[in-house]
Amino acid sequence: MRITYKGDYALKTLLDLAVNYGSNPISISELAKRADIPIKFLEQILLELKKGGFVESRRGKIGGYLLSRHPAKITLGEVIRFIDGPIEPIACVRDGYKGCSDLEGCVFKKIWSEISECTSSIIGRVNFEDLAKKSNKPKEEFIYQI
Amino acid sequence: MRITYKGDYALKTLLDLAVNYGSNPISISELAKRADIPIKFLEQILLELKKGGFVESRRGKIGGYLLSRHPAKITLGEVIRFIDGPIEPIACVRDGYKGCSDLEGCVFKKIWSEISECTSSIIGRVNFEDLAKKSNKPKEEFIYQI
DNA sequence: ATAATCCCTATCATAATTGTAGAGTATACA
DNA sequence: TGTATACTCTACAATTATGATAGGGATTAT
Repeated sequence: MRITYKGDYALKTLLDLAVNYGSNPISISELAKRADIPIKFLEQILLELKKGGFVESRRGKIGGYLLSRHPAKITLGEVIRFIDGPIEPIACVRDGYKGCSDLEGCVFKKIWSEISECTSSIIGRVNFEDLAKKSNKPKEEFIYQI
Repeated sequence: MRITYKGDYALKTLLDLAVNYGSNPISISELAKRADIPIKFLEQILLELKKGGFVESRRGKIGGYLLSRHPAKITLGEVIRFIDGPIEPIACVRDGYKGCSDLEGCVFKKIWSEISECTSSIIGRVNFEDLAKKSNKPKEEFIYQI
């Protein structure tokens, strides 16, 4: 598994939205500023996260983004797989792979599977409620709004 | 961690050499044919493995490659790190990383570390003697030689 | 109306990956 | 001593992934 900048940005943004879950939508520019992410890049990432059902948006003035589900219902694993693709270290251990003639006897495949399962277990049991609670990021007070 | 074709080829080639440890050198063309690897690509990989101290070579007629150490002394992890680079899923958990302002409080960093340790432990405890014993690949008989 | 916001597509620079190509050097052996 | 068969080394090329940047268009609170 490799976490790209895109994945890293997505996770940090979702964490921000999780910490502020239940409040007003947060704008892209605000999210970008707080996590030091290029704004136009984050724009694309958020559109993708929206398609993936992780966030929803409000348009127009005072628009922005919010989580589309309770933080406890979003696991780290879901997001990573959606943004950065399969977590398996090599294609031969991914579902539906047909490209190898020795899938049975290969001594490496068992090891790649073991790594995949271990990784999957770690990122599968962590959700964004856990992360938000552990995070030191303060919940925003919206002192500039309304 | 991502295993590239280069890494995959390196591992398969070292396994062949481990299975045939103690025998005559095996030529690049023979190794390439047996593992279905593009010969000129494998040529480069073997030069790299040689620089890394994993294999040594014999030039000239009846030349080829052999392991430079006993298979039990070569771990999967060493080879993967040498050929495909760091196993950590993201740069911030690699040794000497300075690029993040929140290395202490980051809730993701702990997870990346956990995954790294788990992966490292799996690939660190497997060596090429184990792999050769478990492999179904027959030791070559050298019926064409001498 | 208008300002602030999200929506959408195109484009681009850089690096990594996965090779190919070709000329050179060393060695065994007839 | 010539030659076939190896390894050595460097350059380069095609493709894809990554990490952005750019510029309109659509929507909404006020």
